[in-house]
Amino acid sequence: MIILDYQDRRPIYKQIAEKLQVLINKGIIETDSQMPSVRKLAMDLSINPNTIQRVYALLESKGYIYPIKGRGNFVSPREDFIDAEKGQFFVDLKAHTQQGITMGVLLEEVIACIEKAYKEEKS
Amino acid sequence: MIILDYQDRRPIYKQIAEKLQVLINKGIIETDSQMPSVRKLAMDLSINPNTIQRVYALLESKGYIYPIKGRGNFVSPREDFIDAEKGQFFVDLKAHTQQGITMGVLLEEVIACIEKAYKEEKS
Amino acid sequence: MIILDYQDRRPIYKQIAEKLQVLINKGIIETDSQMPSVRKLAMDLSINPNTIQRVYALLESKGYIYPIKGRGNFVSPREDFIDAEKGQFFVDLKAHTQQGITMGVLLEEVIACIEKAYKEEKS
Amino acid sequence: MIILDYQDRRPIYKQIAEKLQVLINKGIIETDSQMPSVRKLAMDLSINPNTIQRVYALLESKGYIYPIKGRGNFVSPREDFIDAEKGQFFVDLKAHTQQGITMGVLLEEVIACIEKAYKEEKS
DNA sequence: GTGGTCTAGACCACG
DNA sequence: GTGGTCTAGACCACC
Repeated sequence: MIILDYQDRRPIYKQIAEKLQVLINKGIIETDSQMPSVRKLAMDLSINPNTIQRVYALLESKGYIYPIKGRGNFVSPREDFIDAEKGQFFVDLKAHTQQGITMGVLLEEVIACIEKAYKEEKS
Repeated sequence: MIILDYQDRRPIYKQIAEKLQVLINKGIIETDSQMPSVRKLAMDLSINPNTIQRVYALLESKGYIYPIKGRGNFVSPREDFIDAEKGQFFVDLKAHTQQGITMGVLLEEVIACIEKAYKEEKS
Repeated sequence: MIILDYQDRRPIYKQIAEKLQVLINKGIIETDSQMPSVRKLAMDLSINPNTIQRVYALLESKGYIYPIKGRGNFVSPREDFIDAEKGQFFVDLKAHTQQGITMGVLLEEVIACIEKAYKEEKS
Repeated sequence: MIILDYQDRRPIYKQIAEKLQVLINKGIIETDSQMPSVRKLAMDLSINPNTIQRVYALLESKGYIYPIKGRGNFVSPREDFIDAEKGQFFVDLKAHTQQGITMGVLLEEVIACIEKAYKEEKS
C-alpha cells in the first residue's frame, strides 16, 4: 500500500504522512476506523518505530487522527481536519501568487500552470 | 523594514533573503544602488554578520546582487535574475498545487483564489 | 584523493568543490550514490565541518548533489547539472581567451593548445 | 587614457593594471620609458595612492616594470614578461579545456567559442 | 549517526 | 570602512 522512496528528497516521515493523508482524504481509510499500530506499520515498512511514532504525532496535530489510550489511533471525522488544511493551502497559494505578481507574472500564465498540474495529476 | 519571525520554521537567512528579493523585484531597491553593508544590516537586525553574509551569498548566486570587494554589494540589472526567478516560481506553484489536489481541492477553487490575489494586488 | 593547496589563492571550499565536481563529471562518483558525510570528510581533510558544509551547499545549488536530512548527501542524475555547467564553461573560456588577446596571443596558438589538450585526453 | 568603471566587478587596482598591461603590450608605452608617478596617476584618477602603489607592485611582480629608487618606475623590455605571461595563459587554458572534456564538450564547440571571442575583441 | 542553522571571533584582501 | 573565508562550538531536525 505504501511504497517508500529512499532517494526522495523529503524525509521518510513526511512521505508516509502524506500518503496516509491521501488515503484518508479519498476515504480509502474510513472515519473512525483504526489505523495500523505503530509497531506493525514499522515492521511492514522495515523502518524504525520512532519514525512511525512521529508520523502519527504529525497526523494527530493536523487533526487527521485521534488516539485512544491502550487501544490505538483512529481516523477523525472529515470536518475536523479538512477545512484547516485547505485554509492553510489557500493562504500559502495567495502569498505565493502575490510574490509572482511582483515579478511580472501574468494571470494567464499562472492559470495555465495550474491547469497543467491538474492534468498531470489525473493521469 | 525587515521583521524577523523566530517562530517561523524557515531559517532567518532565508526570511531576510526573500524580503530583500521582493524589495528588489518591486524596484524599491534600484539597479546598481548599494545594499546595506553586511555589518550594518547585521547590527540593525541584531544578528550575526555571518548570517547576513550568507544572505548576500544566496542573493548573489541567484543573480540579484553583485559584490565589489572593499566597496560593497550592489543590485544587478533585472535581466540577470528575473527569468530564473520566474522559472522557480512556476516550479513551486505546480508543486503546491499538486499538494492541494491530494487534499481534494477543486480546480475552480484554486483559480478563484488566484484571481482574488490579482485583484487585491491591483488595488 | 583530494589534496588541499593552502598556497592557492582560491578558498579551500572552492578547491574541494571543484575536485568533487570533476569526480562526479567523470562518473567516478556514481548517480544516487552517497557522498562522504560532512563530518567524516572534514576529519579526513583536517578542516572544519562548516567548510565542508559550505562545499556541499555549493554543489547542491549547482544541482550536483541533493541532501536528505538524517541520511546524507547523494549524487544527482547528470541531467540536473550538466547543462548549466557547460554554459559556465563557455563563459569562462571566452573571458579567458579575451584576456589572452590583450597579451597578443594569436588565434592559431590558442587553437593549437586546445587541440593538444584533446589529444592528450584521448590517450 | 584610463577610464575606471566603479560598477565593474573586478577591483579597481586590477582594472588599472590590466589597462596598463595592454598599453605596454601594444607598445603604446615604450620599453624603458618612465611610468607616471604614483602620486600623479592617483590624482589623475582621483583615487587613493595606496591603490596605485598596489598596481605598480603587481606589474613589477609580473615583470612588466622595474623601479629605480628615487627616480620612478620604468617599462621592462618585452622579453622579461611576455613569455611568462603567455606560458601561464596556455597552462590555464589547457586545464580549463580538459575540465570541459570531462563534461562532454566537443572540440568544435570549443573552437567556435574561441573564434567568437576573437571576433568580438576586434570590433 | 546524518545534514542544517546560528553565534562568536579571527584573519585576509581591497580602498 | 567594505566583503570573504575559516574555525570552534552550540543546537535543532531527522533516522
